[in-house]
Amino acid sequence: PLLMSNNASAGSASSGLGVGLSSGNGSASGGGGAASSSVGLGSCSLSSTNNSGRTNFTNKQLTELEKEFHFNRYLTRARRIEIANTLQLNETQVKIWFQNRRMKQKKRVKEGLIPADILTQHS
Amino acid sequence: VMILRSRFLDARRKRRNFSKQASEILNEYFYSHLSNPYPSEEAKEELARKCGITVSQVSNWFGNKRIRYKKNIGKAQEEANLYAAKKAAGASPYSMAGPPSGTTTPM
DNA sequence: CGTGCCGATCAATCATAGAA
DNA sequence: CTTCTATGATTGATCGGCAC
Repeated sequence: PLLMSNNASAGSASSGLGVGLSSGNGSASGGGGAASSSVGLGSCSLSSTNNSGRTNFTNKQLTELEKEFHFNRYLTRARRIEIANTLQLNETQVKIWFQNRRMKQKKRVKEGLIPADILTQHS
Repeated sequence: VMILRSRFLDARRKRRNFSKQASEILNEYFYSHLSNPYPSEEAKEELARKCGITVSQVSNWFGNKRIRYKKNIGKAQEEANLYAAKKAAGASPYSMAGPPSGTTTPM
């Protein structure tokens, strides 16, 4: 199946680009803290979301996420909730972060650029 | 702002543009498959070899190319299309195979 | 039937290489 | 040398498919 047609450019429409466009998420995650894009004065320790919906994680959040990842590459429901709560993120955000992180590590391994077996303790 | 802005030694810092030939090969493939510019894993590996880059880099290239192409339709892109079509016709048709004569092996 | 994961991709952005 | 544009890489989030 060839999905296409997305651009409304004049005349010749030969490209089949346009996967499905997903701009604008409904972001139905229930939740909690939602996004605060306003750059209020004072505290800005929370992740800020862009107009597009991309969340900009803070250094602290990323650090904690990384730490947890090295502890466990996979999360349990309980752990996910706990982390989401601690970092003030939605469970979905945490879940997605871990998925992307796993893919990232796999990619690095494939590239043959791994510092060492951080998990495989044997040598 | 300045503080905490960098992602600690990201690879994007030391980037090297791909060789002219590599770009030629990638563009040729892209414009030859405009109706479906999504090379298979095997095709990516083949392109990676011919271009002397990694499969990931090929994926990055196509990802950027698709998006940036869409953002311009109606610009020099159509021109590039002709350029690619001509090359494809004169050298290697779609589907990679033997590189055109005189292709200095990238290395 | 719902949920999490994988693989691929998107879309916006970062940082630099290269052209003007 | 400085300014602006082209381009490679990164990453939060989405989409389709699969397993449980």
